[in-house]
Parts: sequence; structure tokens; C-alpha cells
Amino acid sequence: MAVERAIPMALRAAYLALHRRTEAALAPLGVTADQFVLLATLERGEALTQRELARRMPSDPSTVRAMLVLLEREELVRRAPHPMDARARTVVLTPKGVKTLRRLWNAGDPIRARILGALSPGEHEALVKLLTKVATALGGDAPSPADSIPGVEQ
Amino acid sequence: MAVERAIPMALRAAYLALHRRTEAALAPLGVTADQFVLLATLERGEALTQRELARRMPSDPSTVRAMLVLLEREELVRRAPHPMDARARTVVLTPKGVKTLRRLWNAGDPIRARILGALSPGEHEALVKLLTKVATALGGDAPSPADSIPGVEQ
DNA sequence: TATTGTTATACTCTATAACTATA
DNA sequence: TATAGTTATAGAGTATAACAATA
Repeated sequence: MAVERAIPMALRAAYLALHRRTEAALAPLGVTADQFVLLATLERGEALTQRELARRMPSDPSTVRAMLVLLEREELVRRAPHPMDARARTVVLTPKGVKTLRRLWNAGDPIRARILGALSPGEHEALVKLLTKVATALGGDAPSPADSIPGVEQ
Repeated sequence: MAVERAIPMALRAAYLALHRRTEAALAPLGVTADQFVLLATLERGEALTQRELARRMPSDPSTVRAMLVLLEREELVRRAPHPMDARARTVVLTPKGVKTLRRLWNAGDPIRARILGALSPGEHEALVKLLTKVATALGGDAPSPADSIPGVEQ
């Protein structure tokens, strides 16, 4: 099997721990961890189309739609016709969504604090940089055969 | 909101990229990324009980059972009565499971190579260390010494 | 009494394919 | 023709609670 497997497993363990702790912390507010990510994505860029939202999550358009239906039922987001493109719909946070999102950030603070508490400032910066490298290497971009490393995968 | 949010998002992005690429690579073999993790966990410690398997994944016993039912249907794993504890069942890879697992590792090699290709040896080591710190800080499971059952490994 | 596993149940996320409407 | 979104459908993982059998 030849290729180091420590990183994938360590990455999985760290993410799963984060995910589960987040689920538990947000559950009292009736929002899942993934829904939180969606809401936070909306906060960063207002009036996104569903497609753009899916691109940024990143996720699948039909997955995003399923999530939006749930969030709309809770009145946390609202979908409106796009002003220029009659095919598209824009998604925005409702006032209730904004308020809930603020609470969600607060509910997650202890988790982020726990992570930071385990790392020095230098480690923190390094980790973000390394994770970004990994994500980029595995990125949605077309897997160009030229990028693979000859000789490594025997 | 006070606390840095770069790490959680970077962690999520990296894991999701890994997960999706893995799903795509293993799909032709009819196994999901999570099922692969289960099979690989079995490979590392044979004749685990379902409970111990769930602890190591980590996952929920009822989740693991659902996965085992699927894997048993594919004849990749087999469950047998525990020799000492009549309540428990041991789970082992079938010969077909062993063979499939070998193919799964091969199918995933290019993904791991891609990760390694993006990192220097020092970065690779650093990343594993940092991820382990994060997982530990978030309640990552402590790996326990081998508790496989002597004499049961097929 | 505590633990192992099963069963029933429910929900979320995921994703493909066929479809409508619009660009 | 291509794109945005919907609908139908399916499957996989997740987890809780009630339960039986056993330690």
C-alpha cells in the first residue's frame, strides 16, 4: 500500500471530533453543524444564488436545496427571485436567521477556544496553512494527470 | 464571537475534499469511504467485538451495526459468536474482504500521493502532529492496547 | 445491575436523473 | 445549447430509545 496513511486518518479523526462536538453544541438551538456552515456562508456573502451557495459550501445543488427547504421551514433563510435572472433565486438570512446565527457562533465559541488552547499561535497559523495546502491539492479542480507524482504510487 | 474560525473551516474543507475524492475512487469497488475505514480498522485489530469496533472508528454501536449488515451482505465481513462472552459477537474480514481491502488501498494510493506531493516531509510530520493535538483537544479517543481475542484470528 | 447487541424509528446529508423554465 | 432550479428517488450514516440476553 506504500503510501503514508497517517494524514488521512488523522484528518478524519480531527474533523469527526470537531463535527460531533459541534452537533452537540448546536443541537439545543435546533440547527445541525452543516446547516450552521450554510448560514455562516450566507453571512459572508449576501444574496447568493443557490448555485453559488453550493459552490462555496462546497456541496451539491440538490443537497443545498434540501437544506434550504429545512431552513426555510424554520424561517432562518428566505429565497427570493433573482433581480436579473429569472431562472435563479437568491438566498438571504432572515432577521431570525441573523439572530440565530449569532447564538450559533456563541455556542461554538468553547469548541474553537478548546482548539486554540491546544495550539501555540505559531502552530495555529501553520495548521491553517497546511490544511489549505491539502484542500488545494485535493481540490475540486480537474485532476490533472501531470500533477500526480510519478514513482510515488508504485 | 471572539474566537478564530479559520481552523474549523479549513479542517472541514480539507476533510470534505478528501472524503469526496475517496468516495469517487472507491465507488467502482462498491465500497464507501466510511466502509473502507471500518474494513481498515478490522485489518488493524482482528476479531474485534462490535462495541470495540465502534469505539475505534469512532462511531455509534447501532451505526456500526447498520454498516456491518451492509458489509455482511457483500460478504466482506463475517460475524461470529464471541468465544468467551455469549452476549458479544466478533467481526472479522472474510477472504473476500481481505482481497477487496487490498484493492481499496490501491485505489486510494493516488489520493494519498497527491497529499504527500503537496507537502514537504517536515510539513507532513507537522500536520499529523497538529491534527492529533486538535483531535485530542476535542475529545479524540485514546487508542487502547490490542484487545483482539487470541486464537480467533482466522 | 451493567453491558452487548438488536430492533424500530426518524432525520439529515448526499447525489443522480429527468424535468421545467429561462438565458 | 447551456444554465438555474425542482422533483423524484435512493442510499448511507447518524443516533435515540426500548428491548432481550448475558455477565
